[in-house]
Amino acid sequence: MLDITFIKENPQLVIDSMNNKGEKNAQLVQRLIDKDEQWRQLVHQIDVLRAKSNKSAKQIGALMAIGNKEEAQTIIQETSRSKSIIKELEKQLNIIAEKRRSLLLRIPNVAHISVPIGHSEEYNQVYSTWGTINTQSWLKPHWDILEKQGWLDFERGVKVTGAGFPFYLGPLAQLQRALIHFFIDEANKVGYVEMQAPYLINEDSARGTGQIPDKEDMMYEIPRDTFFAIPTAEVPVTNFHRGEILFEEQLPLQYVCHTPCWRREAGSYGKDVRGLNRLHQFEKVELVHFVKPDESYETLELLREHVESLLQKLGLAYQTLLMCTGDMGFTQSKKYDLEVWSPGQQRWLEVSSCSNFEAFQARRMQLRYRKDEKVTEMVHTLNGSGLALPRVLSATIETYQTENGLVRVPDILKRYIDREYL
RNA sequence: GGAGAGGUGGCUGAGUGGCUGAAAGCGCUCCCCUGCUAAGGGAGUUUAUGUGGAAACACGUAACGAGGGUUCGAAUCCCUCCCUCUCCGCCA
Repeated sequence: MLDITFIKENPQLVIDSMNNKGEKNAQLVQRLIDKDEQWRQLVHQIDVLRAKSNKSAKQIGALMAIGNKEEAQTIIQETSRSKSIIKELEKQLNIIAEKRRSLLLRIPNVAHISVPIGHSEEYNQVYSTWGTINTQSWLKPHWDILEKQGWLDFERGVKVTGAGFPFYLGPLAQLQRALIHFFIDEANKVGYVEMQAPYLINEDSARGTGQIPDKEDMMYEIPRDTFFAIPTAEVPVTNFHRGEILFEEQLPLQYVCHTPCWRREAGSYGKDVRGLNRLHQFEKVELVHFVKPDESYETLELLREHVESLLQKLGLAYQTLLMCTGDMGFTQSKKYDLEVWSPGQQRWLEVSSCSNFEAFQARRMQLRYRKDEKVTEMVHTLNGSGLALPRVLSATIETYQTENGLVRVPDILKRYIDREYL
């Protein structure tokens, strides 16, 4: 959610930004401004009436106290009339306030000046690449290796739950656990606070990070208790501070949190869903920052560098993309995607996206810090995956496979898996 | 899940229909006094939002777990829900 005052002062900037993001409803801006004007007028009208009736109520109290019942009665009669007017206006106000808010929620975040403008992925810029892109033809996709070894069981997953809920077995399960451990250890080293969070969230939290309204279809729902299964740790971790006013000295705050993630992923198919490419349940280590506004872009670079360092230490080739306006989503002001090279599939796989939301999330969930005695200000939030496990697993398996069908243990993981081969 | 007791400002804690956006204490900020330290005195100290103002600020409105209701008037009465504590049940 953007600041209404900012929108009113910079309507054209917001409209341009919407166009750049490929949002077609740029006329929303004017509708919002109009609705806000209506809302303001009505609020004022009601406030004046309420002030009047508050005054009368006080008078009545005073008259009753001295026993002057007749005069009190007269005033009561007068007030009851304006009371019904207030009730009527309040009804209108509710409707208008709701409209205003829903319009406001439909305005996307403004892209940062450094973000390339463009409508589709070909405008994304390759920010950096690292490692050797292995294109040898004998390299197998991970599903061949895993199937042969019996380390990944989709069929029983279907039996027990459904498609997209595989079982990980033996060395693969061990590798995943090692990677999670490694990611958290690395985050701890650079000052992230380790956190374990709820896997179910309530509606207020889903609203806080913007899963509802609109994107509830991505989440699994537990209707009896009105919970949702988290689609990412971003939701509980960011909502951790929802509605708070933080002290300036508390900032910056940074958390690392490993959770499973559940996504309904309706409508996906084909090569995208082979093997570990896309699942309904997967593990992820998430990094979340709460910072002062003037630090958020610097923090975004630190976050990106940290996530890149994970891939480097694992020896996985990757590229970092600076996402263009049209490819970066509603809530972000700047976003990097990290894609790891999958030698067996000969393609890039997204394993992380690191985003700055500026105050967009914070404003929606009223997360502020005290700037000085009088002034509070919205904090800036950022997050990035560090990292999403399934595709890192497949890239690791494919990168470290040998020609005789074995998989070597990456050196960095030998402190968790003390042997040469999986 | 059952029974009981509760949910008030940064904290403790008053407040059962009007003079309470909220006593008192603690904490914190600023000022005064005091040759260190200690002690003392004074002022200030929730949030959101509207109007006016360049601003400082002024004046309103709303909020005492959340949402409804009764009333001219609700922290206070009624209803629903949420949460906390104690006991029981169940359980890792």
